[in-house]
Amino acid sequence: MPALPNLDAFDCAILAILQKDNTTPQRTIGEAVNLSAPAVQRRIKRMEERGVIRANVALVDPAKVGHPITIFVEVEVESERAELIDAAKRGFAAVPEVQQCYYVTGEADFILVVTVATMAEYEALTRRLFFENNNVKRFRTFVAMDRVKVGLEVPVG
Amino acid sequence: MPALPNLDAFDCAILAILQKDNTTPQRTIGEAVNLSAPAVQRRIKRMEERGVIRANVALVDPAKVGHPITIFVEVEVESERAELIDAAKRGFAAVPEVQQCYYVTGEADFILVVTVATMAEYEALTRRLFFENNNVKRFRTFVAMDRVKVGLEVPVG
DNA sequence: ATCTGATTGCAAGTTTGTTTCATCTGGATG
DNA sequence: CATCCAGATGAAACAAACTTGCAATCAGAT
Repeated sequence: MPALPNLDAFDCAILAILQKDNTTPQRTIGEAVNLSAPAVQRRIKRMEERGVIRANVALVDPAKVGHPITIFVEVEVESERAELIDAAKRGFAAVPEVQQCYYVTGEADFILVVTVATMAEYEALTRRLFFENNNVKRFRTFVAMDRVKVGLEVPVG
Repeated sequence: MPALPNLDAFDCAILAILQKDNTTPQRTIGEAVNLSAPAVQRRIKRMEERGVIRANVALVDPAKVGHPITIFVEVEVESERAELIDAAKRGFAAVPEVQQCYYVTGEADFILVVTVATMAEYEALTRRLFFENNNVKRFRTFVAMDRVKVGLEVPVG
């Protein structure tokens, strides 16, 4: 559905900046890309309307708010009936500790990224999400020892 | 190093808002949490200084900027010598298409999240990152069919 | 050549962010 | 028990940023 809202070099340059720091004043962005502040503002607004910019958010360090553990989970399901897959999607997405959930091809069906305070909390989560779910055949856990690179930045330009 | 910078209920409430939308005016946040705008502003500043807030960024839709494909990669290395692991971390982190990279325990050593425009581009990436790297024993690819939930939000409070 | 639509920069107007300052609170001290 | 002190707060003034209106510009189509 979303044909590429053709972005020119200005838009890309603006996006590159906003993906690093969206508190950068429009005047500063303007100087960086050779455009006036209002021009920058209108382009940003347009990209927000078109959904190019999905959200503006603060990134929080999980460890600093009591969630020092990041875990990857590969989930394999019993049945891939659309009905059941959709239910699984909704179920996973509804859990706050699940910060990312992807439906994937390959040797697994879902990949989750989970943040928890303790392994006990994770253990409790697995019980709720996997063991009590009849459609989950098995799951594999990967505990992150080092968050080498964490972000949602997309290369542009 | 960073003991928990003890955050009170105000801080948590503010964080919850900023993680959803950091363009929310401080006055509005103040009304939501029953605090004046300057109080909110000081708390935000303090959390930024303490690293609780790691960054303020715009989230862009990868598909809208020509990166419709998201891929997970499990990488297994030959040797876990610290020297080689660090080199691998630096190597992966330096690639713009690698938006996330974690060093993990379990049946793999690294998990990468990659965004690309085409499978051809991914194929080229695998050549550069894996086949030409002697320390990569093997890797497994999972292509995302549905980005069910994507974010870096951490539950607070 | 002219028209049209889109984009721009400037300047004015408005909202938001920031600083100042006096006050208040809770805890430690004499 | 009074005092002091450190930290946090709200009201108001202030500064900075965002937003809008408008005339000028440019490219492509007629």
